[in-house]
Amino acid sequence: MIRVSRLIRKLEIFAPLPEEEKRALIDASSTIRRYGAHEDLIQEGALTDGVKIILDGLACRYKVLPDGRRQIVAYFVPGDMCDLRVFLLKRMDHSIGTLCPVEAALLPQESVLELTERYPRLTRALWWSTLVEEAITREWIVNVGHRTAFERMAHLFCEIFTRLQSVGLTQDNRCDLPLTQSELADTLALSAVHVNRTLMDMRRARLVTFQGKQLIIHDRQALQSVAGFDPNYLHLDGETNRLPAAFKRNTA
Amino acid sequence: MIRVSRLIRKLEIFAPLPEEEKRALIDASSTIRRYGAHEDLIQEGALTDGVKIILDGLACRYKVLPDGRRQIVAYFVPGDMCDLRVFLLKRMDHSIGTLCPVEAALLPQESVLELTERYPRLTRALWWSTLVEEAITREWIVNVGHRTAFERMAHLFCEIFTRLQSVGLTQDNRCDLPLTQSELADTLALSAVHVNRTLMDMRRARLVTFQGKQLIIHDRQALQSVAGFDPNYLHLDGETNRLPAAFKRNTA
DNA sequence: CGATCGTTTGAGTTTGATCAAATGTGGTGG
DNA sequence: CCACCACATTTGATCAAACTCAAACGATCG
Repeated sequence: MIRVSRLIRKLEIFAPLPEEEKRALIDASSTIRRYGAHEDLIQEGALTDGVKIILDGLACRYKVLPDGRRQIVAYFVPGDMCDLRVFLLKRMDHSIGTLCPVEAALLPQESVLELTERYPRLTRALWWSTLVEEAITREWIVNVGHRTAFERMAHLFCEIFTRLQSVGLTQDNRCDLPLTQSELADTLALSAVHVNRTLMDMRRARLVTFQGKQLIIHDRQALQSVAGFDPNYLHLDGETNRLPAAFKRNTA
Repeated sequence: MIRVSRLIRKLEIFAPLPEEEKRALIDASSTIRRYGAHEDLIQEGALTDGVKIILDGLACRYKVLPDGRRQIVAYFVPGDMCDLRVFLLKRMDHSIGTLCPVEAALLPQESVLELTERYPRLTRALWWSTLVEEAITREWIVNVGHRTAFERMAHLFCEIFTRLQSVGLTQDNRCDLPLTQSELADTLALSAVHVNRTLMDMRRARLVTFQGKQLIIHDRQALQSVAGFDPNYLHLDGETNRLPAAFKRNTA
């Protein structure tokens, strides 16, 4: 299953996994499911039916406000798990939905429990991946709180491009990004109108073109610079050797 | 150590812990350390020297932007751990600092590793507590993104009061809250001036008085209502019985 | 008793929201 | 192939929330 290997590639950024554990993970996630665009994987208030690994397409976490406005609080790109954690929480405090047709591998709750019982190393890698997610969420607070519309959008584009690149889903300076302008608005806490104007500004500035579900970054250096983008928070540069030697050995 | 028991009380919201595990946690966290106001517990870029459990006082996670502005992205109240997770990440992508004098118990990295090796139930409780933290972070995105200054502040006050109440640190409708207006501004992504005006509005509206490091909530119902505050995301109502029976037994 | 820090007040500006309407665009069915 | 519909994008005009700058006032503390 080549596409589950995207998850594994990601987990191994943290630390190499033994063959056995990789195999176990692949075996456990053999059921594939397809979703349409704008379909919910899990709804607020619901119990989860297991963990899903995104193989293809784009999904998001979102919250809906009483007045109907929506805030997207995270994206899931291929190789991401959603939602590894809900099995510990009583009810979902938000929903997870697709943004385009999505293909996902299902990892039944029992399998997650078994895997995390048996393989502490794998568990730690999974835990690590949730920490990265959290770090991204924190950066989004900064983004929405302190950056202008222009910077904010630039920052989001930097993040998404970098994340897609790390799973091999970019070509040169472009990538598919199946979002509408109003979904961008729901992400950046802007109005759709303002997103439109800002996109045009970015085009005029020859930084970025976002059209036809394609994102083209004309000047990545400049884009990162106006965005104040520092990829550290994505933790994509490997964390190996963070654990003391004693802890690497045993753990069974 | 009565005050470490605040952490335990919190963890037992998730699921009761056997005496042995509680004892182990208490024993491991016997070293106490004191910090002054506005002192960093961990700085961005640093490696951690272990996990700290806040016993007394208030601390926060924060990020500093290139232009010097600061965004506080989380608060730690007594009974909270900071930072359980950093030992998995190479470097801190943010700092943790105190807001007033703080007393914290130190949990050395080796102890955390030992505890999590030996007690899967405890591990799950700790994991759960980090998930709650994450849920709070997501709600903050919504807060900063979609609510007006007035609602935003009301929401923050609801959250802090509820969290302090859950660890027994409120009296009736009031609690200590050692924050300045400009720290509130750094939290809510507002200017200090606007925070001031908004606080005065809230006083005039007879909802909340925040003066002299004390928060007094005059009308909690009304406050929650204007804030659109739904405490679900704090997961304070217990999650027991979320795990399948098979998983409750074993786990060794 | 200055000095420092926090709070309060005023005036003017900016960003981004809202409302409304026009223009594209892709898909469907006749 | 065209007419039509739904949906997304673009443009304009107006408005409100929150910011900035500047200054005064008030505490608290060595």
